[in-house]
Amino acid sequence: MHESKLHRQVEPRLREAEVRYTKGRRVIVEVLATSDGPRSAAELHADLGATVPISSIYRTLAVLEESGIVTPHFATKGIARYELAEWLTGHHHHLVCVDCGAVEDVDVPDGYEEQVRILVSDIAGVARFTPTNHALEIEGLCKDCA
Amino acid sequence: MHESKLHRQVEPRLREAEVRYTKGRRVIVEVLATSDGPRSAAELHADLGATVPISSIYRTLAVLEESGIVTPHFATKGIARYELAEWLTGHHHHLVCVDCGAVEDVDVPDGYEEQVRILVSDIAGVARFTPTNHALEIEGLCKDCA
DNA sequence: TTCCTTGCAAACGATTTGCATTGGA
DNA sequence: TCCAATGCAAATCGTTTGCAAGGAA
Repeated sequence: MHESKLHRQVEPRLREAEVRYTKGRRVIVEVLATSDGPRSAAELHADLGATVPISSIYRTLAVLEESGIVTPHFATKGIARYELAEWLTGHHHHLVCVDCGAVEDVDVPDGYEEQVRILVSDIAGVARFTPTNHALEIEGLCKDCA
Repeated sequence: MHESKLHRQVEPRLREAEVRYTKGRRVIVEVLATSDGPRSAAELHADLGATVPISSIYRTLAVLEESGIVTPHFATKGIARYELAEWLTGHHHHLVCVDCGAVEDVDVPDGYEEQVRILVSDIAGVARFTPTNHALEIEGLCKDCA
């Protein structure tokens, strides 16, 4: 996805939420767009060479989450990681390394995804639960830790 | 599952890990066995009427996790919840309420589970990832919040 | 000018740890 | 008896917030 296209998608959504699309917010959106998996506040802080204070990163992530630009992810103990929302990146799942904690995105072929969707709605029906989303987390060893 | 049977399963595993199966540890195992979803340290503390200090609960959970008796779960922001490991309870997935944060276990019919297992191994193969486990988290509104 | 946003430091909540005491094999 | 387990309090870590200064409309 080209960077300027991304900003054109994000901008109206933030305007709707009545918040500004500032330089600091753009930078974080850009880093997330080039990451191959969700990033924590500390990781983003490092990605940006500590040019943005950590508290600003948290505030930006909170604003972006409220506006539906990013979604949080909690598969690792004690830390939250964020990624661009699926309307920006497409639906995908995660590979979580149980050794080093790294999280990587994976796409699931359409046929499989369809099976998962059917499974989810069947299960939810039985449990009187109204599903809004699903996440398949595959835990194991990444290629570096194997 | 009958309580004493549970203890008979847990006991040898702890002995193997060279830790004692004390009263405090038994009580936590029992509470987890009667919960219908994973519990946080604070929830366990409350479940036990504050009779066990919170730091002991954390320590017990750490010991039980290292010994493979319980597994952690992180779907809710900022807090870890624990449940009995699958070799004690059977394989299952989770319904996570996006409103109140409650997490409930659900069993998945065998046919579906087989599909998921195939999906996981196919995906992992492509990504050069060695899967050890998978978790299907269904997010949505529980019957109380709907 | 008028708010929104940012930076810094202090505050917070969940979890961990040091140390002296208790308890089980 | 002896070492693991526990309780309490202090420390740590990720995250949030108050407040004053900076920046965009």
